[in-house]
Amino acid sequence: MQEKELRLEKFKKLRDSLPYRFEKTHSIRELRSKFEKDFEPFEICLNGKLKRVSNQDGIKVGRLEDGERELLVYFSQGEDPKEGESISLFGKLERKEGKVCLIDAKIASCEPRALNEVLSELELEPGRFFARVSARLMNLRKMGKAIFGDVQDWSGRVQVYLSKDGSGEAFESFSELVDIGDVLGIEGELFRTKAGELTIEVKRFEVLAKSLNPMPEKWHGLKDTEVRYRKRYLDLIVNEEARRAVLIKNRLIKSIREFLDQNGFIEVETPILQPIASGANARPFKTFHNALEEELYLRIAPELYLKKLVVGGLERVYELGRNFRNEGVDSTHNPEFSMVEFYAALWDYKDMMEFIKNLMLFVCQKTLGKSFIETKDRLISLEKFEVKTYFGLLEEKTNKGMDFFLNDTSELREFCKNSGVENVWNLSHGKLIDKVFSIFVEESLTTPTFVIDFPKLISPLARTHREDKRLVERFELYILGKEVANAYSELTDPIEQRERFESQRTQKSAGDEEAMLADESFIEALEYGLVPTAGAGIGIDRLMMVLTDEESIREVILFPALKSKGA
RNA sequence: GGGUCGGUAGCUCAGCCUGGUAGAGCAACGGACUUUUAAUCCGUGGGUCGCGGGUUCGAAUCCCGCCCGACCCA
Repeated sequence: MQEKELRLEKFKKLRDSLPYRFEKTHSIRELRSKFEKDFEPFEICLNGKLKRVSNQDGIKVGRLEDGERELLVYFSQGEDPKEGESISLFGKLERKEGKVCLIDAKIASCEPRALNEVLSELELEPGRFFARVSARLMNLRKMGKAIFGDVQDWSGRVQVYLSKDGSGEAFESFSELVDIGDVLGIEGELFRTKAGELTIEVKRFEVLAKSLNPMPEKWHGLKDTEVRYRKRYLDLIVNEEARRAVLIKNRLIKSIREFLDQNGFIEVETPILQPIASGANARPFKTFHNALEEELYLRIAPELYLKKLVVGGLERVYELGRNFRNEGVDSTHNPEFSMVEFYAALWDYKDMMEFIKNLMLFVCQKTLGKSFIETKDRLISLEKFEVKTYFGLLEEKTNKGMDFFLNDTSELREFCKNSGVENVWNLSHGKLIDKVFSIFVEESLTTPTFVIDFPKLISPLARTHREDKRLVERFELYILGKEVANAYSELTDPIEQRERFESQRTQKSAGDEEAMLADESFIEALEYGLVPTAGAGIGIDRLMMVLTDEESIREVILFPALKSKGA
């Protein structure tokens, strides 16, 4: 019989007795932290008898024993320990996956401390502490009249133990009905095994949920990216990294809200279904409202609505939520993505720059617990930001000045063509400049850099620069080559706004499908008077990628858009 | 849109070059085992080789088309 059928048989036996609720007393982390002391790793000399030496990926692993206690030892490269020997070991004592271990151990003649004494300070005696936990069975070691297993909840893992003598009826029903993958409600007593492992001796248990399918493999886990995205629940069960990303994103969103709230910003909600999708350069998703008999669009940005609210007197306002853009799916684009946009009346873009600096540092400290980002090969501090001008950077990389980019389209077009840009004849002036910037500049902006003073051509909602009418007061923040924030002094002049929309319309009719649509109701709002205001948008998924050093946006979105598979 | 790589047991993978009865480890099943922890030991079962076509006496393997995914390019 197939495994699935066998599990189904067990499920049928359990079906009528599956509980509707379970009273747990502790999460696994709470339980562990009660009896396992947190400590900074330290160097130490210990002696004892060496047992059960094995090879794990080229590293020798063994157990050091003194008659009372055992300690897991990871030997330093090149050490050749022999089983059964009495030896002194020098190494670093550290907690690894909850367990105290001696790592990087070398055989040495040193002044040893008593193993028992050292360990009993760090691993407290649970003294048959009573607990009820709910957790999924991840591993099972049946050995006749004793059963060991590992159970896991969101907070961690702990070992469970059943014996014929100690667990009574539970032992039989466990043997008969439980499979790896089942979620159990466990009632039992904590003790330590000979090896020192904190363990629940199961006295009673219930199957809270039966898994009819086996779990992914216990060493290699679930690797297939497609399956990880489609069945994220399995990814979360099996891969620590997936769980970590959930927690980081949670802290990220919370800390952004916290920082904005602290600074007097009011959180609001504006329409996601909009009659005109404007406020960004992108194509929208289209839908239809039956009762209104009207086509609606999913928002591409909340910008125009938020500025209407500033007109309405909300001096500091923000919205954190989903936006939708109808474009290709790749490692940096998901059709729905999270963004926070915030607006502060009376500020200009320089004020906003200061604010975002502080916000970034705050958010980094709150989500990662440190003020820098760690990538594979470097540390990026969020305490230091550079400021460079848009055209300064372009000149640095292309040796072409501002005039080259702003005056003559045909030379620029030629230049783009030679730089490998496709379809140059269909691109507007603004798009051409934008292309050059992304090809030549973006990737080089690894350390936090504010790129300031953008061309007006590609910024239809930003206020004209007070010193150069061809520019706008706008900046983007780049970290690790990724754009994480975009901000400007808002265009407040209704007449100029109408002109800017008009020039977007020209571009649209020239074939730019992403050109921004005019929104008359927005212009009308401006006509009632928008005070000087600075606004900013931060892409939350992009920022997540930066914080977690992920190259794919799908790793920071729980259910990324994938093409649906038939049946 | 273009290029490269991948899809074989529930999971991780080998087999494909050079066509000839579809393999391993884990998981599962049966047995031994009351402190194991990548448990161990003995034994057993398990496949729409992504889908469709073609070549061939014979296709997981070679050819064509399609689907899904990853990466790179634009």
